[in-house]
Amino acid sequence: MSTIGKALSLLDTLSRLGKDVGLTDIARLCSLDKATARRFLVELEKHGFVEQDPDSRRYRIGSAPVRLARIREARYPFLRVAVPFIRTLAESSAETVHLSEFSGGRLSTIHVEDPQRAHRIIVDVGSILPFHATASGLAFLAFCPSTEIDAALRKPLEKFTDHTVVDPQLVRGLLDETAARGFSISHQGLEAGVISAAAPVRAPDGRPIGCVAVAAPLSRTTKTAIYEFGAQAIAAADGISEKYYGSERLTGTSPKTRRRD
Amino acid sequence: MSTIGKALSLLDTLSRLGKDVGLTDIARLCSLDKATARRFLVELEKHGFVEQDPDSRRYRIGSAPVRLARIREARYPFLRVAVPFIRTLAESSAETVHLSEFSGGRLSTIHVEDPQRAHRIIVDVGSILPFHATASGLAFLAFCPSTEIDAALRKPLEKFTDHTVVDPQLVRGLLDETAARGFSISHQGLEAGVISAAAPVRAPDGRPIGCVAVAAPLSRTTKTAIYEFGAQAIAAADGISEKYYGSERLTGTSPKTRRRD
DNA sequence: GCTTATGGTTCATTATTTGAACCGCAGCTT
DNA sequence: AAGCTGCGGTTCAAATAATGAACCATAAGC
Repeated sequence: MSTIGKALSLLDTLSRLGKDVGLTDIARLCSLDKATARRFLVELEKHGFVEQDPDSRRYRIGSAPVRLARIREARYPFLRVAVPFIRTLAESSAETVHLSEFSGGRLSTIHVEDPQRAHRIIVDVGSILPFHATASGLAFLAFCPSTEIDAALRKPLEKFTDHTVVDPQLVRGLLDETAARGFSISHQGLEAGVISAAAPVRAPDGRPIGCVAVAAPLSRTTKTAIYEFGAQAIAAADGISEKYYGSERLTGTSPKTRRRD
Repeated sequence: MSTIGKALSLLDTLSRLGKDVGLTDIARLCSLDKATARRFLVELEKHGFVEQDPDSRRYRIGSAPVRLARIREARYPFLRVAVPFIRTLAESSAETVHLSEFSGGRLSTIHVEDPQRAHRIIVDVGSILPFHATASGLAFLAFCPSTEIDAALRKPLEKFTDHTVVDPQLVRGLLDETAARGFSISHQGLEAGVISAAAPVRAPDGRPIGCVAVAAPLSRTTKTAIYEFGAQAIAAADGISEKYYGSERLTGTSPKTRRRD
């Protein structure tokens, strides 16, 4: 792997830790030599991507990503566009609705709206959604080119609950259903007692960029209800896509047709 | 320079461009070979830091920084803490107030509040503030260790207006005044017709992390008024610092005394 | 005062980065 | 249509930068 890749992985690892971390720890977590890790950290710090606490000498994510994110969001305000849709859906469904975005080969949660109820599903912003075990993951994969499906299913599939589908062939079955239906259903795939439905937000060329998902306690959710959530997720996802890519991108001649080529 | 540094500089360059940019252009702008630039871009794209438009094949900032920024801001919500102070100050002063943050060796604008008036100063979010020619830069440097002042003044100082102070010795004089007064004044240092006052937001160890600045049209601003703005900027900056570093950091034994060691 | 952590540094060895020249393609000119 | 030009992208020997075992200094624990 390239040096840049290693350094960015370090940054990624650092971002997943809930607290500041010392040199030795981060070197171990990234399987890097202490000297190497240090050189990376110094270099990243020079550019503001990490910062070192002057007292504890531990490292944390710096403020440079905040600047980049502002620029990115100013020009491509995905969240600004998407959040109103998510909020509306959370109100109408009265269940937790979350939005994910594909970035760096993974699907991660970027926004969550909780309904005003005591009993609801908790989803954390920043959490990573496994492709085979979540409604969002399935919805995303189902609309990807088959090469990417193959790549995702080649890796070992973790079994999170008794209900997690880990057989690649069975997952392909779920993907086919999802593609036909337009939304995915995850029946306790990641956590027991939780059912969810998700639909992909797609770029004009058909490629998914993220997902809208509704997550509800299994105990109070009928089959009719989850199909309704799925339909609403599709509406929200399409609404986001239309508003996000809006007028500018429609000038291109990119076909709307591609689904699984 | 290390490979990581070059790649992060490329990212930085990309972020300063107002639009998507092609391979050849970015290689030229970063003084890199085309092949090198491409390898960097591919590597950065793998991790979501840049993305390539599938149609135009041009590159832009990706969504990974957005994820990192969310994590950073969730744990250190500098903007969330600071914005109310900036807003209050903008209202009470009836002038443009902006907040800057030190990151990657530079001071960049991260928030701006405009007053409700027709005639006011415009400051862009994301703009870089030169140390010697802006109130924010002077306020920042004045409270830095002298080694960093030396480093900043060793570089050639650009003359932005007829009033820009570019003699290192004279700049040092301004810094001394600033340190004594607690806030800086920039008299048309960056733009003609603009006067501003700024105060540093400081970490518990005394090190500045950014600045609060009030910018007003010179024509309507008396000496009394600019001193009042300075005092208010100090109050806002201290308020932000106290709220930002609040309870957690006060456990340490870091001295409040350091100013220019 | 010894042991064992930590963060940080050194420098000969090693693996990666580098870039001139290259390809194929699309748009433009003649 | 032939030829030119600029684009994104690729190749491989040469040059350079990354690497990591061993090291130091310091602090905490026993």
